[in-house]
Amino acid sequence: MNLTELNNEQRDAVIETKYPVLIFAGAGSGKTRVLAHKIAHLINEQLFQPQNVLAVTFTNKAAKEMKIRVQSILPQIDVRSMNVGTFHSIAARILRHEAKYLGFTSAFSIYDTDDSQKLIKDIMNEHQVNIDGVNPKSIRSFISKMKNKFNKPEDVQASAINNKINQISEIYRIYQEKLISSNAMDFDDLLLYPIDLFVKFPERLQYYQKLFQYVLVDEYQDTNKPQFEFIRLLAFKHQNVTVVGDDDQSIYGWRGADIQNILNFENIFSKVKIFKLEQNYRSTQNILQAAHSVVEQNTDRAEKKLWTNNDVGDKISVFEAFDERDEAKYIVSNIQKLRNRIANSFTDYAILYRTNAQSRAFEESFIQQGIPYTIVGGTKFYARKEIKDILAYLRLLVNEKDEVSFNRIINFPTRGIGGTTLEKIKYRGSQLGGSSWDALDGIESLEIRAQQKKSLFQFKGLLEKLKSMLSSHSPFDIAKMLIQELHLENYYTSQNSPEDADRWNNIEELLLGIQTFCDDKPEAVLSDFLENVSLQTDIDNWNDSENSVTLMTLHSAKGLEFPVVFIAGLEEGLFPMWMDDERNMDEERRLFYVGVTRAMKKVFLTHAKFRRRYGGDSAIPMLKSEFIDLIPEDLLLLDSTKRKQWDTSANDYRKRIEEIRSYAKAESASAASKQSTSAGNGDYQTGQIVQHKLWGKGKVIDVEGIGEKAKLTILFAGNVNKKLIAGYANLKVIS
DNA sequence: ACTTGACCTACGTTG
DNA sequence: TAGGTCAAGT
Repeated sequence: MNLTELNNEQRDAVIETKYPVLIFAGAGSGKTRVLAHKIAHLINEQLFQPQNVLAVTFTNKAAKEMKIRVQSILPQIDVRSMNVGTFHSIAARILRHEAKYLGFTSAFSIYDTDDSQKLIKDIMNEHQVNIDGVNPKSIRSFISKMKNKFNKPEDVQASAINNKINQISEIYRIYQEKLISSNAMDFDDLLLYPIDLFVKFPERLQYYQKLFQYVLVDEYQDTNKPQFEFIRLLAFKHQNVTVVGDDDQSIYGWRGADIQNILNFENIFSKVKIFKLEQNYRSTQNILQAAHSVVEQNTDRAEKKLWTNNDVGDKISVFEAFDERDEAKYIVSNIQKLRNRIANSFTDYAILYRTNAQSRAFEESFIQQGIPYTIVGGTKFYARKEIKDILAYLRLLVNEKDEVSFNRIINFPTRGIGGTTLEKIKYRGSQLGGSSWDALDGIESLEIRAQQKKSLFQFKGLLEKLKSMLSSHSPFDIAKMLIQELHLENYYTSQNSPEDADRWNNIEELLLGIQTFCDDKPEAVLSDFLENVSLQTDIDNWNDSENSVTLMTLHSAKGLEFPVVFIAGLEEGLFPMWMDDERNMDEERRLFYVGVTRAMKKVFLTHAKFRRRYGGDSAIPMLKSEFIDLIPEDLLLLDSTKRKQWDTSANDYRKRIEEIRSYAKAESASAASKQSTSAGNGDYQTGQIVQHKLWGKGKVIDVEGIGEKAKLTILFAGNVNKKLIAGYANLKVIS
């Protein structure tokens, strides 16, 4: 195996296999390369078998790529049996096997944030809890925080400083009970139960210590307490462990990530060898300096400074936009300009922002300019209502105790089961000491009307029919049958509303997704698919080979790189978002550091003078982010392009708002006139070749109507004929 | 039991 | 804007 493509420090970190290793890996210092080579080294030197290596990555996509990378270093060895995945996916895999030890069955459901919140809401309704200033959302996040600190309901109750906390601890207690009776776990439980298992059943711990003989953790700075404990339990005995991280890139403190884990590592494991990767191979000198000038303000950081042999490079461009639309315009027009100069492909550009809501203004701009773009994250595909409804059916088939799923679909599509009937079902279920599903065994004896009985029998019949397919049919067949039996196509397409048409398109896309999953893993069963869906990260769904500009949050961008990076919304209160306490402020600075160091060649920083919220007319005057002022002036290039003359004396708030309104009006007026003069610019014409996210290339064979609402008939590859609504189809015109 | 419309609140990042 | 909630009407 060839280690010559590594620098000295990288190589030393790779070949140190005797003692626990802590690698401080600065941004762009080649840590993924080091991890891949280290795994390859462990296997190649026959120190460990592939199946005895555990590597934890931050996304499933990164896990896949890591396997491919190791395979390419060791073409002669089969590395498929390596255990590579996120904490959550590895934990889930363990728990499927060990469920019975913990009082679950292996069919347990995984509740996402939305499911947890619904459950909490049900509990609050059922127990008529009404605490002011407290809603299901805030309680869910409170419970999550408690779980990340290993605090159980009784711990919270014992230390409750007021009645409010006391009440919340009671909700927490019931919530946990309901999860258990639903044979379900939330995201936090996935990390906590393996620890429970290891502590209560030492022989299971021994089994996994033997299985995972060498443990590697990427993005170690973002591990939380349960994750650290998980690693400690597995690796303390054999001390075969390597962790890689960068305290400057710790950006998940708000979900329990603890930088102390880096210090603890040295304290807990013995004779830890520390390596520092400080040579950056990614960025220009100017980019590194700009990033460093902000993060160095932090007091609590390991002193280090990245260096590079790369060019000095361009200066950092700074632009003050009028509002978020102007900001979007500026960025889009710069992408067009730069395409000839710096980077030709759209994939070379990323726009990073602090909040998902900011993506909207960009989306409009990109559509207008006809530039392909991809938004990573935001409202997730699997979180859409129509998708969650179907997933709830599938989940209930696999796990009939799943109460949240039962509640979700008992009256979807509407079948005349309202609150009263549902309550009777639930009461019967609890009387039988079981779930609502169990109550369906005695529909006849329920005190409900004939109509309700009839639809309950139908509901039960449908589920039983599908359930009988579980062992004999593929997940795809089951899902297809379900959708047919529910007559969803008719349900969504009969109303002729574009929203519903879009929902039906999503359902078709879901089916396609299931099919793809089944094709990839022919032996997969329904629960495999459901788990895959639950544990997907935003980045996992990102197709980075598509030629389009990438838009994502700064958090999602961690670990990625792009030739050109735009960081938008650099305004006080937006980015940095939290200025209240120093710890939050430190994390915002690290987030900025992460953002800037994603760039290889060029960075643009933009901020707006006014910003709208909630899509309404009202806009708030914004101040330039202090981050920009922390960067030495000689690294900056202030872009003086202005779309509008400013009345600098207009400090009066109301006057500024007037300004914005008239500006917005003029904008939309000019946009409208542009459209009418160029006769249907943006409209579709028969014969055009278009690209669809799902169906690929196709030819427009008919257009009914104009503009957003136009109905398009398109013939896609493979003789697939589709009718789509122009405004929702998200088509890219190719010619 | 379901549909409709008025009203309210929310834009903090993720598995 | 948009999604959720509540009350009134069907």
